[in-house]
Amino acid sequence: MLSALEEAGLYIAKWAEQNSGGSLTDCPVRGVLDRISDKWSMLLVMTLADGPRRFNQIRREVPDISQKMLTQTLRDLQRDGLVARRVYDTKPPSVEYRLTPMGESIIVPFGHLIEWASENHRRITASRVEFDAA
Amino acid sequence: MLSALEEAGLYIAKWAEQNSGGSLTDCPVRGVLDRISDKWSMLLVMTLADGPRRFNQIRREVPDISQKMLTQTLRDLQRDGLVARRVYDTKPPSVEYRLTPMGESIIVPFGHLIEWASENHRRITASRVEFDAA
DNA sequence: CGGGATCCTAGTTGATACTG
DNA sequence: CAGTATCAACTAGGATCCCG
Repeated sequence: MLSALEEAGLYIAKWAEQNSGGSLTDCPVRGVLDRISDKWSMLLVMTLADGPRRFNQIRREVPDISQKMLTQTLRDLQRDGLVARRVYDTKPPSVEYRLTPMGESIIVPFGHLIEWASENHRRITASRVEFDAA
Repeated sequence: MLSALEEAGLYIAKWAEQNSGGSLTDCPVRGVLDRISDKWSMLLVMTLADGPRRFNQIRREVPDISQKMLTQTLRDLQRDGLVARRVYDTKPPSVEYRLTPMGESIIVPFGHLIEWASENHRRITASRVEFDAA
């Protein structure tokens, strides 16, 4: 039972222990995780995982994102070095977004999380129903 | 290069293809992911990964969470079946939170993500600095 | 086509005070 | 100790209009 915990590599907890006094607040990993865990970043990364996409192409594939959040999230991902933006000087202009090598590397942990979610979302839904009954 | 993508198991993308018309909007995995990706859930799960904790014990370990958000996040995690709450009838009363088996199972994908973050947060920070310079 | 700039709302979070 | 309740602040996000 403990093996799963050990295997997980509890970076945050370890970090807290090693930095007595600093506690969890300053953990550098939290900054990364907070960015990743916004509403759209993960979804856009997974969309681009399938290959480069143009702006309005992404909009069509993720219909419920607003243009503002698409622009903003793509820029944030670019800023973090996960996505590369390439402008083709055609008319009308076309802009292509693709994952950088680092962006592609995050697909793996994302994939694990998605796999977990697909395996457990029924259990979670059932648990919610049961909880709300009480 | 494509092997990483395949290995990731692109559940969301596959789901969209299989459900033509519904697109990504209704993907059941997204509901799970949205819940998990709030500000505190992941951090609390990782805190409880180390073993059961009492309410104020968690507060001390995660100093920058407000009592309101701690209560709320713990209740949400309990509702989703990731955390079990056990009340000991002492005085003053003590309440213990521990991960359920499902809660423990999510540590593994979380661990992968944390590992990724710990490996890349320097690169990300550097990328941000470079981006902001322009 | 690929955005930028505004305005505005709704949900999230924190601070504070109180309770069994 | 382990919460609840209330209020205030903040901000993520959407709607709309505009532009090169």
